[in-house]
Amino acid sequence: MLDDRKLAVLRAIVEDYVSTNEPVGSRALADKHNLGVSPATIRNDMAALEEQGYITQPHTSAGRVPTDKGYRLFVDRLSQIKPLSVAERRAIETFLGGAVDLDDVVMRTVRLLAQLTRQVAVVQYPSLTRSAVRHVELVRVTDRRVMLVLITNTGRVEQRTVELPDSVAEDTVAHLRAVLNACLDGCRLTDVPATVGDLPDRLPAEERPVAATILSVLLETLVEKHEEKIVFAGAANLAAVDFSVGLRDVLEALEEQVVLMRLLGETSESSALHVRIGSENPYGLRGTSVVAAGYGSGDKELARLGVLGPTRMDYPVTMRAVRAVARYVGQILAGS
Amino acid sequence: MLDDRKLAVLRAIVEDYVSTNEPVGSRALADKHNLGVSPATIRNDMAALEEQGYITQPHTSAGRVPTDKGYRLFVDRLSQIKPLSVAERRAIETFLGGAVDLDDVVMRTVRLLAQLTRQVAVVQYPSLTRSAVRHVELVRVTDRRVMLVLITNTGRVEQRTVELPDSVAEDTVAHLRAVLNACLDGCRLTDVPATVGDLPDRLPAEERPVAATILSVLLETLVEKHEEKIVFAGAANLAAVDFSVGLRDVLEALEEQVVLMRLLGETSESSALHVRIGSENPYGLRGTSVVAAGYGSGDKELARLGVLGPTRMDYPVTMRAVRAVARYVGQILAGS
DNA sequence: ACTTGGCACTCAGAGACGTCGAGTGCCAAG
DNA sequence: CTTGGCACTCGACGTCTCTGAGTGCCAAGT
Repeated sequence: MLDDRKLAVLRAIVEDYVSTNEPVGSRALADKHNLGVSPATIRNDMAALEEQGYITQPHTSAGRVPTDKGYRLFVDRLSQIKPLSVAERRAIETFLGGAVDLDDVVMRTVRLLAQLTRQVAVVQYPSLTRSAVRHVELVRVTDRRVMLVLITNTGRVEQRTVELPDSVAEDTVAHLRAVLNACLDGCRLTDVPATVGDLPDRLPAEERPVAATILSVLLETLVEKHEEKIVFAGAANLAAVDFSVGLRDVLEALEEQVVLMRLLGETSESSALHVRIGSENPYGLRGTSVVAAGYGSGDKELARLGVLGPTRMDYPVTMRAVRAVARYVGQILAGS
Repeated sequence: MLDDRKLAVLRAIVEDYVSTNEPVGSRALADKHNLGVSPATIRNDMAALEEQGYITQPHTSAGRVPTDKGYRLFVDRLSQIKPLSVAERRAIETFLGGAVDLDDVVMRTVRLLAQLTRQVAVVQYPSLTRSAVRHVELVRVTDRRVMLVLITNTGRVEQRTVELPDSVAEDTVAHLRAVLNACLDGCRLTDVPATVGDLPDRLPAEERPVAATILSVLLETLVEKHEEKIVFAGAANLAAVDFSVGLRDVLEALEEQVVLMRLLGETSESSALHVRIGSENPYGLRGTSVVAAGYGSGDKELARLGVLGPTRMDYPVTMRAVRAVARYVGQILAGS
């Protein structure tokens, strides 16, 4: 049904259209890409490709443009992701290597990705769900106020002020701190509720009300922060392209955490690259593609990152950048 | 030179242009705003206003449009900021009141501001420079690694991992923690370097190397974080207006911390509202105005926030929203 | 059976042209 | 100083034509 030449034609159309942003005709194709056949032959192939829905023409007698289905075929079978050049790899390493804390890592990552791909980059903070407690800190601020700081093994720091029902002594706070750390150290966040469930019962009676209050705030924090934090960068790159869909929609999507989450894709099994093209996306963001990947330290996926751009983006380059950055961020997180 | 009626005409022109986004002619003016004079008279006034540079016409025989100078006069002398309605105040209080930590406060603030003004909102994190130490925490992670957590009285939390030259005992860490907090509690961040300068000398000899390392990281953190963090929201609102200047420039500015800082204005003496119109802005963002204000707890200004939009924005409404939000955030921060 | 050149056809885009009307500036009268 | 009248300007809009890129189809060639 689709012999090799037809595939070659499709590939040529995609590549040409991506670089010129203009419908590509049979004449131009025969000229630039030396396919060894005449325009007329190419026209026949094009007719076949169009019939099967891989390409389409904006109006009669204009060139052809790939459809979402065409891009899909291109991504799946016609493109291969070249490895990064040494220089690029260097750039990534230097830029990300300078990060000092988690915020910094995420910030640098999203900017780097935006710059490499010249598109909008999106990075999700490492999920609390999959990380573990590194340390819990209690700080007595006044006699009825304690600050609770939770540090995870991914470097994330959550912090809350707790209003206490009673005044509390420094000793009590110190004791609670010790107890909490003793039983929570290394505990996965998902297991925290179970682990601390009966904790008040094991404490002296006078500490119980305070402990209960603190614990409830702690659990609350865990629940709240399940809604993941997401940042983006490179919105200016949107202005360069004129989206078929209003870029207003895209900008709106970018500011909606929930939408962004769904665009990055439900956390997938593997950390493989995931490409969603045009209408394959939720929320009917027509004309927009998403290239996403999971990242994490070691083998478990902590969160996702990706790039959002027009369907007519340079997939090989984008995919390679996303994959490289995802891998490297994983290493950084594992190392710190 | 500018009698009352000419001012009234200018005001009418600004208001009309803001609401319609079309050059306004003498006829329309005479109709809608009952100025009690004929179009011809208005034309004369317009000619005078144009001569003095307050308005201009895009092309011969189109209506008039305010110039930057015209908006300036309008803002300074012709508009008055109405107080918020009770409902609006309620909305602000409820929305901001629900914030749980500093990140949350800032995030909610910027979104609220974007929504109230239907423009791009920008909020700077409370400056470390002007805040004070609430608590320093040292956590021994391994025997050669300590985590340093710095909590300020504005609720900001900075955190760093410190690699030690020697292994260190839990007791030493505890001692250092106590000493650090004893001498730094309540200390303004700007005074920290001076305060801890001779601290190693006052310690037992065996603790000095560790203390020196930790202190150097602490000081480093202070320096780094002087570069302030800024967030924005409401970029989608940009798409609604068509900027005279490419909105690409605006988007780019939004992602450049340094540029944003300058746009919000060098931290001003008072917390008063500050309006920069079109060409008054740095970086030649023509067609763009900035309405900014300082906010803080009590009387000292901690940071700035504001709104960025087309010069033809509704200044009274915008100014009132910015002022109200700035005040309210100040209260929130003071209270927590 | 596929490829190729030829040819008629289609249609978006650019330019030329005319019309319309909003808005102006000026002037003379009130 | 204000006002109505009037001639003038010029962008916006619609119509028309022309051009050229690109197509589909067909008959001839390999």
